[in-house]
Amino acid sequence: MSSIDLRLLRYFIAVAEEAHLTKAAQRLGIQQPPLSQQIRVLENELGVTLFTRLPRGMALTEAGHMLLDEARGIFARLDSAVAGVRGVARGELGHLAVGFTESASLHPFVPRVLRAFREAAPDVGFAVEENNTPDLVQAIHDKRLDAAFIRSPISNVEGLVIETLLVEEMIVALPAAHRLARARSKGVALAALAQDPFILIHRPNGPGFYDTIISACQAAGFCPNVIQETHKNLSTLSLVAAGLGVSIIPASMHHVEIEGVVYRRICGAPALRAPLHLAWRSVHTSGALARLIALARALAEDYQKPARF
Amino acid sequence: MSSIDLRLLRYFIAVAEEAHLTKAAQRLGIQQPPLSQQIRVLENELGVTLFTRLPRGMALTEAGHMLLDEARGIFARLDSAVAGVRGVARGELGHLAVGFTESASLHPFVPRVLRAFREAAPDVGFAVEENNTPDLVQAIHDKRLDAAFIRSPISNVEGLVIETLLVEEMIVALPAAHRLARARSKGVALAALAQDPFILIHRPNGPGFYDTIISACQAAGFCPNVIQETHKNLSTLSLVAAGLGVSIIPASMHHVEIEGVVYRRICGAPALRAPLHLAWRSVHTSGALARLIALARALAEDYQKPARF
DNA sequence: TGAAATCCATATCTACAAAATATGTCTTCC
DNA sequence: GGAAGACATATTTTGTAGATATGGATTTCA
Repeated sequence: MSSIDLRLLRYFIAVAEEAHLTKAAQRLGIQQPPLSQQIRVLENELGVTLFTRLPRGMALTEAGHMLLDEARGIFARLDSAVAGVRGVARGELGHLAVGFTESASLHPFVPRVLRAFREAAPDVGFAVEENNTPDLVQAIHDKRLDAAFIRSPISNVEGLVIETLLVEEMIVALPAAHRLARARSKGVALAALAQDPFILIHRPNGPGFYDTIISACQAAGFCPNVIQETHKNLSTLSLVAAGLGVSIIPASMHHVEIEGVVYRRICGAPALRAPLHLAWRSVHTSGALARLIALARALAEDYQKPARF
Repeated sequence: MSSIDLRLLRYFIAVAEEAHLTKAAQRLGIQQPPLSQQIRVLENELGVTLFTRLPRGMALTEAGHMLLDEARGIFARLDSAVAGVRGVARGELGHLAVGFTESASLHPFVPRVLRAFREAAPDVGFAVEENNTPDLVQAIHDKRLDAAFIRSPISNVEGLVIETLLVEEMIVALPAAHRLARARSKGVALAALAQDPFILIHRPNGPGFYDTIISACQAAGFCPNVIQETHKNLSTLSLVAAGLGVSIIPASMHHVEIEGVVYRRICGAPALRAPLHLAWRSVHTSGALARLIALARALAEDYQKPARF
């Protein structure tokens, strides 16, 4: 590996451009003698005569001309490297892989954050993936993802930060023909559903939802009759629409309007809440990720104020 | 212009590759504390965290990864620049523009030198030009040429070196029907041509030849009857072949066999000699040129020994 | 759980090399 | 022919990279 000092190249460029040692020294802010000496050091290290010393100044040799071009190129590359590294650190460059669950993607907040990030850091390569919470957590751990908007995982995986951005209530999705759907009531008590068949998301796909619903029902004094489990929350709504039973989903999903499905608030079940988390590796090194986290926090704060549904 | 020292980049690469400060310090042949310090200097100058300090070593951040790639590229470029500059200086790279007169190109020595140069420095861009001596001298002066094989110019142009490589005698070219051509004599006296019509090269195209011939004739006691002047030596031979008169040319041109032309040595005219010079700018900076000059000198020395014609 | 080991950070001192100062040498120009 | 201009050389000063010694945090193993 070459041991030419960049300082020597900088000096060389100045002398080459000025074609005059004394002027170059002034431009560099040093005195003429050390510059004279350092140019000789450079020539010795290269084993090449770079200048012909004329009585009127310094003229580049052919080899010197080549070095001038190369040296400028090297500095340009160094500058762009520094700019690039700073850009990556600031989260303006680089790339970011973000995942989210289906229910998160249906929450208006998540696309809003992603859109804001794209606007703030348009030069960051951006990849998204939809998956269920456990798989997303694993993907982050395996460094296939940098971050993900998830629902509650069973456990806080080692080395991951799981930060709660928002908490929303859960609502019940009823077939339009359901007795509680026809009543223009403000909300329904959870206990009123004790006899209804339940359609829930498959526990391995959404353990947070599943466990929250089951334990809320038990708190309300019954064990729900789960007649079917689906892979996605959206699928439960299809089954509700078909009249197979009722489902409990995060409130933000009321934005999904499905023929034959009616949403109702649930009264008296304060534990029936669905948090929206952002997860990432605790030792993360991406400026882009830092930027996403900051954005998500800021937008979450804005989002808290107006009550939904 | 960036002020990142290459030493810092070298240190950075070592630490990044070892992922271990102490090992990197050993590899660099320094102690661990200064390395720790210099890495921090680099991080401060960039304003970027390059490593996450783990209990078990140093792990690159995303920005650090980018810098590693860039730094390697910068060193690669620097190395190739150094190699290129050295190659140019040694005359192994770069380019060279060489000129020669017609008579020089007909001298076996010149193509021999050029061929040897091409073999010695195949990567040097190479351009040749044939022209008369005065124009070649001007072209060198104007830096359109780096060197030229020329005949004697009128004056040593300022700033040019004109080095004599070879000196050859001059011979007379006679029409086959000429009385002196029919005699199988060893040579002819210059005075024997006093009554013949002379064909000479136009003086501005070959002042050395012209003046040498005229003054030799005057020394032999006559003023030649020049009935025609040509632009090139070769043209004079055509006219000789046509029987218009006689011509005096450098001995090496006897290699040109033309129907109807007979060559004879000239006796008793020691001043009738044609030097072959190599000319170049005295302040030259091309390694390729230095190589050509050295080659020409070496080959000229070889060439002197066997007498020609 | 406590001791040893590992690894990086901090503090202080040393030494080398880059830069400043002073002077010399060679051209050129008036 | 003397003065000015330009780079080279000699000597001293100074800034900083590196060495030494130590500290602090974490992990590993007994």
